[in-house]
Amino acid sequence: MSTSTLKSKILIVATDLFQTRGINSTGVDTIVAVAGTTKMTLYKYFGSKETLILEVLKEGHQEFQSWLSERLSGKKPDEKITKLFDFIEEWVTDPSFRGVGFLKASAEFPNEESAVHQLSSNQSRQFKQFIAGLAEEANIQDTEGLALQLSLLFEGAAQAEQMKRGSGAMKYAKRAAKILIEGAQAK
Amino acid sequence: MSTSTLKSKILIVATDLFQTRGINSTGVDTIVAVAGTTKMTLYKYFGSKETLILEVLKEGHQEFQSWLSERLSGKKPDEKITKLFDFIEEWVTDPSFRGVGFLKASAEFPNEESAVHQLSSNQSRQFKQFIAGLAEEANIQDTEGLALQLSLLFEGAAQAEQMKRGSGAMKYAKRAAKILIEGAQAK
DNA sequence: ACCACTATATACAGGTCTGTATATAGTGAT
DNA sequence: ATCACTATATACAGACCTGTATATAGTGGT
Repeated sequence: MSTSTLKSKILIVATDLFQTRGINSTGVDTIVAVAGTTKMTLYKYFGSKETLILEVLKEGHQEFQSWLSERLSGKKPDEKITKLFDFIEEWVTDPSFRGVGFLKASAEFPNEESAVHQLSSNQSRQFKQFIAGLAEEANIQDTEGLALQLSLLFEGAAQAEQMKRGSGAMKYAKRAAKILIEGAQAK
Repeated sequence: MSTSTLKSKILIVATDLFQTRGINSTGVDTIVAVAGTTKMTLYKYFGSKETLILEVLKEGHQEFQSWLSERLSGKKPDEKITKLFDFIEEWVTDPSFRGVGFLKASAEFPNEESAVHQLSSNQSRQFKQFIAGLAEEANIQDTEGLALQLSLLFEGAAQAEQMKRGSGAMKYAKRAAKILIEGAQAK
């Protein structure tokens, strides 16, 4: 097996196991066993479990952001913010959805000095800024305020969906988002 | 030291350590060392670490619900739902606030067969039902929908506050809640 | 064919974890 | 003062964890 597929296989397996069993509850032995390789290989690529966690988080976030950006590109500035939660719902209700990485990671690594916590916190802030950018394009006044509110809805609904799949939480988050966006536009 | 104070001391210490260091990252040795007792005593009272976790969750949730109910009692039916987030903000911004237990617990125990996960999930649902009860008193039509939306805001803001203290997330959640409540009333 | 690289198999060191065993000490009630 | 109960001190078993050491096998490029 070529080097890149083995590394990405470890990343995929780790992503899945971290979400379904928890990060701290998943040992590297389990990861390599499921991925069909050995610890030597894992440590060659990632150096430490912490590095693996960080790369899993980075990849997951990047994939989400890329997917979302691609969906929104081409849309008119006003549409972007209003269609945002439609795409988020699509992402979350996909059967391959495995939860929002940085939410779980920040809960499992609450120590603010932890590199994992810092990355999670940064990703959360980055996503909020992404929403703020969309709000700005739509000529909304209090972009930061609306972005924070929408990110709260997103994180709450993702958490709820993670806690109980098929809860339909995102559907209601979408409606709430619509109301909040319209309120911010009317100002 | 009398029996009840020792047991409650363990509960208090465990609650704090679980929130500040994570549940799985906190060993019983650490808990008894901080509480100033021994493992023998802890296992006499709680039987297992899982039982301790469950009791910590139960106590924390009960305390929160009691505090909230007391604050809301005496208010007029319409006021209850509108003042809800004022009290929640008061609770969350209190320096002794240590996070919402069931959010972190469900993240650390994602396996749905886990007793800890089930209790967390139940507590989340129970809180949502509590909000639905307030909405019903206020003669709101889609009580379940509004309750879900408000609980999403609550959980998202609590998570954000947990991730970064003093973020002011609850302030914006409060404003969003106000808009959503007014929208539901107008229907 | 030879070399450099990558992957495997296996074992282990050193640490931490939960939970228990054993033996001792204090303490309140009758 | 004796008894029952509660708490302590200490040690340990058995499991799991991360990370490394060592020796072997395959594989592509020249």
